[in-house]
Amino acid sequence: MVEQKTVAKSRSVNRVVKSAPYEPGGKAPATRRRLLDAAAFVLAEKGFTGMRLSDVGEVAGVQAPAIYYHFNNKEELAGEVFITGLVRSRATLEEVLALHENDDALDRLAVAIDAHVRLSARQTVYGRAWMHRSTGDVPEAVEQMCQSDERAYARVWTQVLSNAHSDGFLRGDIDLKTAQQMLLGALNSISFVTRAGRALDVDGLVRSAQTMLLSGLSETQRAWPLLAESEVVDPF
Amino acid sequence: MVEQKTVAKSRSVNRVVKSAPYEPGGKAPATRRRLLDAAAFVLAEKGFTGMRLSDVGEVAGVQAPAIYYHFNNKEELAGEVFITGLVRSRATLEEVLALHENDDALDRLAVAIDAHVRLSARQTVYGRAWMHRSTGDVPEAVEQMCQSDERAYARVWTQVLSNAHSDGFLRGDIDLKTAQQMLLGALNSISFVTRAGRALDVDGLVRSAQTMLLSGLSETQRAWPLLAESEVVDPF
Amino acid sequence: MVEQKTVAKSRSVNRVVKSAPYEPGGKAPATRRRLLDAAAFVLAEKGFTGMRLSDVGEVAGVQAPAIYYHFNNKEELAGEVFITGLVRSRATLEEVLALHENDDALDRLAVAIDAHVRLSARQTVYGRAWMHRSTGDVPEAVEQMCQSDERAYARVWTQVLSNAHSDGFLRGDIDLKTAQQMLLGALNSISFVTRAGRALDVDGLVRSAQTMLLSGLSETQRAWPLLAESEVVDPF
Amino acid sequence: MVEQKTVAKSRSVNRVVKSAPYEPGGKAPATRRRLLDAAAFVLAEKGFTGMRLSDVGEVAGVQAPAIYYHFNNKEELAGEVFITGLVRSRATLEEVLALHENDDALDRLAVAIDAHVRLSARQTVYGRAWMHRSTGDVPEAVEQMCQSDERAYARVWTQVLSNAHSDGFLRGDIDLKTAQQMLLGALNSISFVTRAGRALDVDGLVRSAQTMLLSGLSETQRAWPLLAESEVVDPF
DNA sequence: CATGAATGAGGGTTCATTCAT
DNA sequence: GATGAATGAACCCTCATTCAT
Repeated sequence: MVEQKTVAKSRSVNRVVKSAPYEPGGKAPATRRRLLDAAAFVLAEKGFTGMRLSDVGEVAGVQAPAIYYHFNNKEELAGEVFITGLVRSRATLEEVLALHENDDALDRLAVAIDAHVRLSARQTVYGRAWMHRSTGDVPEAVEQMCQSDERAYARVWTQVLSNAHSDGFLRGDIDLKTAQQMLLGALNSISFVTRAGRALDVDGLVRSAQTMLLSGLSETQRAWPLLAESEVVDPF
Repeated sequence: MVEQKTVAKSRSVNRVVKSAPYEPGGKAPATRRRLLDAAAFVLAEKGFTGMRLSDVGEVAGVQAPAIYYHFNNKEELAGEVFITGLVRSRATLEEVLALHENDDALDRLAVAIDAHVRLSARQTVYGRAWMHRSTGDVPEAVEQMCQSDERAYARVWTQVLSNAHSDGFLRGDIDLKTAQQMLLGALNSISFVTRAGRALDVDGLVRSAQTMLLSGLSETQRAWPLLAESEVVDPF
Repeated sequence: MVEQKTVAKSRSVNRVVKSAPYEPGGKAPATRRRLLDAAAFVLAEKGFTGMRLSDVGEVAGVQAPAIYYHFNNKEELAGEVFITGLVRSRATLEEVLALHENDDALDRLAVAIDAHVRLSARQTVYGRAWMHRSTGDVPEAVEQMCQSDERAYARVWTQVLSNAHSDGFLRGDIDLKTAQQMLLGALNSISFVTRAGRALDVDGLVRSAQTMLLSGLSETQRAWPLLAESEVVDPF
Repeated sequence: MVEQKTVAKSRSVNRVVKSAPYEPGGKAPATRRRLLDAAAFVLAEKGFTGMRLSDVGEVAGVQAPAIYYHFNNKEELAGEVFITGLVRSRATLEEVLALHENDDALDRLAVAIDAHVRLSARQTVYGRAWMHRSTGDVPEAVEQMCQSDERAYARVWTQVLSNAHSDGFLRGDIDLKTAQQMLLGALNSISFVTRAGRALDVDGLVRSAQTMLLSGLSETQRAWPLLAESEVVDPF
């Protein structure tokens, strides 16, 4: 009842990267790359369940069954899209952080935010595809494929944040786990501002994000009012 | 009447809430409510495309075709779920804001954040269902159904934010549109912290959210470093 | 494989006319009549498979389930429509023939044609409904219900035709069975000329039918040319 | 490409006949032909609404969904059946008429009747399928698909009839439109005599049809009696 | 490497039919 | 006598997947 529907029997779930037919010179790797890009594109727009292999094929310029030469099934294709996105994001992040290795922990946090926004702004579909992963639209199996990379990616942020925290740069009254979640939630939501595609002021976006998340919306310092549970009525 | 089958018969398109006035004896409204709740539940977990009417039926305790007695089709069902969620959220928000009518604009913003978090924390599936709407998983038709309610909901936040802004409470270097998007992105992402379902410290969550969003993550005040576009390399 | 699909289990197939609840004064008989008319109407437009009980109900001004108080199921309803139409047609025919009892057999044939056309022209939906019966759209069970009435109706024509034949009024080189089929085929097809609904010259129609069928299209008398089987090629 | 699902993708809407030029090796055209034949067969027996794609598949020796490789949907399949039948009938008719180009207009009419009957007698299911089209059982969309071919077919008859008329071969007191309708109605009804499938005397059938329609049922020439409207009572 | 052709499982939707009221 | 509410069987259609070529 209401369970995840597994997609087919997937002959060899764990052989993630079909390595055999990879002899350089063939056009297979190119097609494989095109398929990943196409899948990311469709995934970003429609989510996993909404992604039709025929659409992916169309975008990539091949017929749907051709996908099966490069990937074992839909789940694996989606999984690799997610992983690719995560790996790229992490690489970008780590690279930038490496460049700012000697900055203090707070500047490094600001720089991480900057890098994230800039990457999003470049419309990388992989990022938008990834957003769907968090919606439960993606089957368990795919989620498991990505787990390690997801954690690795999250760890980078956790690291940056906890460094800033232990170096005394962060407010004491904030739960770090929650903060990270909200931080990424806020950053990811930016892609929706971006979406319209009009030429946009990336530097402005970055500044807004940094300011809001690091310095807060308000300059005024005060204790924020807290409601009583009973004040918030859930209207049926 | 007796015409060539058209696409939708629009029996109850606009009967959105209509709660009380059913003469006793009819159990339709009860079932209808159960169906909405069930749909919200499934929608929250699987998204629109992943939602099977049979699942909705099962959760609601009826057979799938019974849904068609209450809604014209899957899209309408989903649409009413979204609308219901939006309407409830807005009502809650407005009620709380009304209670704090005389607070200054900044406190009212804090109070709005508080109310939102509290509502999310109560696990209202309607909220989580709503998150899927932004993923493109939902067909155009449904999106159009919700448009007006969505805008009405957004307007409440826009109002609160712009009041705070015009009263001089917000930092000058923040784009209001972006700020609102990030604010809501951050708030919505909280439901994922919540997800595990363990007993949670709602007051703590609220405080974290308020502090982070209003006062910022850091107590230190400084100009944040800005990367050059070229520093952020997109690794293919 | 490709067999007639019987509609449900039909508790009592042979109890054709539910006789019990017939106490005069109740409004049941009136509704029953309205249902028959409505069914004839829908049947005439959509055929048996295309007829939805909900449509019949709508036309009759009741809900679909109400039908089950008056008829055991869809098949029985349709069957009675057909029978009603047949009985009426036969009655009309016989009445007219009785009025012309003393005419010679050929005039009686002409008169029968006249009566048929006039009835059709009055748009009696029962007649149009009947046309569908011959298309195989109607399940066996219904066909059996009507069989005796159908035969009785056909017999009237057979009688008229064979009288004309044995009285030496008809051409010798015509197969009577085929002639009757074509005669009725031609007459029924008139309802399609009629269909447009514009005011029509019934007397003209009658004359055309009589002349064409009795005197033939052509005044010229000659032996008609006959093709060789091989001349008619079926182009695949 | 990758858009919100629309109602029909119109892959092969206009590829109506296209018989020969498929490079050998593709078995699609063969299957397509089998599907058309199967559909015609089922259509002839059950009508459009009664035709189940599963039945069509079974008759054609494929699974139902395979149909969607060759046709966009049920309507298109039915439409092409109708069109195929019409095109073939017209082709046959025109061919025969071409062979008798130099006969006088009346003989050409006789020959057309002959060809029609002979085609019907060969049981071409396409013809019987076509009869259903006139019953209203067929959705508007399908009717529109066939419209032009239907008119083209009718035009052949109209031509033959009007030629005979203007050459002075037809009786003056007959409405040509009505005559054509009755003529075709009569001819089509022949397929019901044929139906039983027993070995039949096609030449006899042809002669009966020609004689009855051209020379009339009766050899006696007289003015036919006309009823008064009031003589024909519609018995409720 | 890729496609043409087909399959099988399932999902949305319709509709005759039931039954308690 | 008739309706409100629901069911179950089927039907059209979609889509991931296969396999021979």
